[in-house]
Amino acid sequence: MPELPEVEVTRRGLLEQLSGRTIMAITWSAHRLRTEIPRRLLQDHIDRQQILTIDRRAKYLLIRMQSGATLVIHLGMTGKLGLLPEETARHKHDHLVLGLDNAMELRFNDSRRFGSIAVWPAMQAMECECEFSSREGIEPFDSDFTAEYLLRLAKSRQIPVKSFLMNTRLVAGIGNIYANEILFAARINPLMPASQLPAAAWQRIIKEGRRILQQAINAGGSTIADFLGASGHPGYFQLQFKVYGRKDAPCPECARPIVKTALAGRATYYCPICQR
DNA sequence: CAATATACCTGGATGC
DNA sequence: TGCATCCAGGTATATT
Repeated sequence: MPELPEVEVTRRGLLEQLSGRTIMAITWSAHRLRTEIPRRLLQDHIDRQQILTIDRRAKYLLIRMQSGATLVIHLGMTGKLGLLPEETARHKHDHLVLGLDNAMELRFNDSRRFGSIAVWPAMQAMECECEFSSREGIEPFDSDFTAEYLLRLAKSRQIPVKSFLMNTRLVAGIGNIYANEILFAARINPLMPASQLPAAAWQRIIKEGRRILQQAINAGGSTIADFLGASGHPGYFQLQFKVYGRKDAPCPECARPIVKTALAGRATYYCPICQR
């Protein structure tokens, strides 16, 4: 599902296609997403505006308008963005459609409606951005993402290290799949209390985490052309997972069976031999 | 404040 | 074949 790499690849694909385009019309569905669709704000601050650039923070896409307004999109669990010719038939669960000045449409499709759409008007750009960013954890590719930083953050927390990595207020962009994969690569048991990890373990999390996320971004980059999908259903690329979804399958390192357990209600996969 | 539980949703897989 | 049940996971909010 869309975690940091998928969102980043989406950003790059959209940036290439949308930079300089003007939004000519906006339509939406009658449903609410995780939050109500801000119809009035879309009309007042996004319609008829030119797209300048697109940024990413955590799993959010920040579509920057020439006017200084920002359109914020989160894909949730099942959200997909498609760039399609305007004559293409709409799909069920298309919740936001932005008509562009080149006869194409950007469509946000989200069957489970866990996604969200927000608008930051130019007038409140600063406060909206600050408030938003302060709620999100550190970016894994940020130079401040260091063992010292994580050690300090984890010092008082008894939560399992996997829950720590998935807590969006602590670390940005890592969801269930990559949390499982990163901890396997770092040879750390996902149940280990965060406060007990030594600096060397955090160092491995940083190194392997960046490597895996970057590898996934690269994998997505190679399929970027069809990522936005002529069908409107791009389907997320995925790495060959080493533990995720591989209950009872042999560990790639030691060949002993991968264990599946529930941690905070989330499917958790690990090798009890290799990860301690 | 920290940690856990739950709500929000649909579709696909599984069980009877 | 139909119907019920479970599971998937991101995030906000409520509860302990």
